[in-house]
Amino acid sequence: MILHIDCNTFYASCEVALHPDLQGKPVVVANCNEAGGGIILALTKEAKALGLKRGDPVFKVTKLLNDNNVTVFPANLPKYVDISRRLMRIVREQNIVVNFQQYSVDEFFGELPTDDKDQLREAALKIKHHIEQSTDIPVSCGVSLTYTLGKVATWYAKHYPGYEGVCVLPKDKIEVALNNFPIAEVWGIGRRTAPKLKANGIDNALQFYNTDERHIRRWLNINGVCTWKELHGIPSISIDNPERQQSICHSRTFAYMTSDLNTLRTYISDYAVAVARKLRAQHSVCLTVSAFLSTNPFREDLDQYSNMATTKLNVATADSRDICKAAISALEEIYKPGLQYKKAGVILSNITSDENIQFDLFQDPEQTSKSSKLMAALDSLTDKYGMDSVKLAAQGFEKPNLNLSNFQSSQNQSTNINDIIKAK
DNA sequence: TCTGGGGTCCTAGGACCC
DNA sequence: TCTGGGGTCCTAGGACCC
Repeated sequence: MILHIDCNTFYASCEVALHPDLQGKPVVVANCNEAGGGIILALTKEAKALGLKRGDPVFKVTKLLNDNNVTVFPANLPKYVDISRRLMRIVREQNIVVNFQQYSVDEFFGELPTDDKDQLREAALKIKHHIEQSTDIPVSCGVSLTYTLGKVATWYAKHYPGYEGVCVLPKDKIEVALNNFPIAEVWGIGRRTAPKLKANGIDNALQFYNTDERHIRRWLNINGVCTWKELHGIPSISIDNPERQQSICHSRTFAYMTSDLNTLRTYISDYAVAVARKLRAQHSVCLTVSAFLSTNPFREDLDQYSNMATTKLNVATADSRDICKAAISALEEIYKPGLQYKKAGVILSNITSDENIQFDLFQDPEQTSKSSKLMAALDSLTDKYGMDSVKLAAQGFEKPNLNLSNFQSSQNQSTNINDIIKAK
């Protein structure tokens, strides 16, 4: 049987775990980046009770936050990733779950080697309590025949307090469970597909389950059929993590809009350097570099435009200079003067291992080895002295600041020795 | 003033081949 | 008068996920 573990309001729970005095109080985590603003990413149930929702722009709910003394944390992803790894390690050490795997920063799947309903519930409760005792992160557990049904079970574990955070969904209870399950909540059925199904008279998961497979194939794609099979208890989805990412992206929304090509060049250069660094961190090279731009979709009074261009390289590379050059040339391809730009980014794709690079017929292999030495030096300087210690000239020495100046990041209690919690 | 960022997979259509 | 049939590969866009 499949076990699904889902951390409750994960980012908010991490902050509460690191600030025990906030236990039982309204806490919100928002991804305030250098551009300020941001949206609510996670919130405790006390914050939800105030009417706050995931996705609310912070500036729209500032009064509500202030009036109710809500603590707002800027999101600190590396910290949450670190806590998630600890959780993973803790469960593996417990040796109850087989083939335990991370699905996302706050979700995990594994297998429990029994069919007995009581034993399953007991095992899941044991795991849940161990996690909570070791990390202070509350979790919900679902157990069923497939990943998708496991997530259905977890939904019940979360929504019905009687389950005490653990729901086992055996084969003979699937139809009952699906009958009370909104179609839009099914894993794999998103905001576009749910209305399409509703138009065909499918409102809940049981109606979807009872629909002929051929109809599903016609209305949805092959993934829809996989979801349908999973609901029938037939495993059809794999969650294996690929060895290396197929694309790497870095993008930012600016606090202030700009129409200036030179300014955009310097920001795109920053992003290109950032993605190149991520690429080298996973020992990869890429063959294509894309840049994208978009205006502010919330400003209906302004002309809207959004576009992306891709530059192909002759030889796969992880050299910041090549990637930056390619990103700038892609930017120049899509840039249109006279528009107010709000967001830009760089995406790397066609990614392969840096161990076997196919050279250009006329290229000097010496050059590649020089490049990787230079990049290694650049990375170690950056690690030691910070992101801006060594820069490409293209990143600019002085550039218009499109971000807010009063930006403050949050503490790294679990990843930086200087931020470690002091206990008295 | 202020509305995120980072991924995967599938498909239709176009370009090409013989 | 009449202009086929069978493939592959790539890409942009759209769906989904967290």
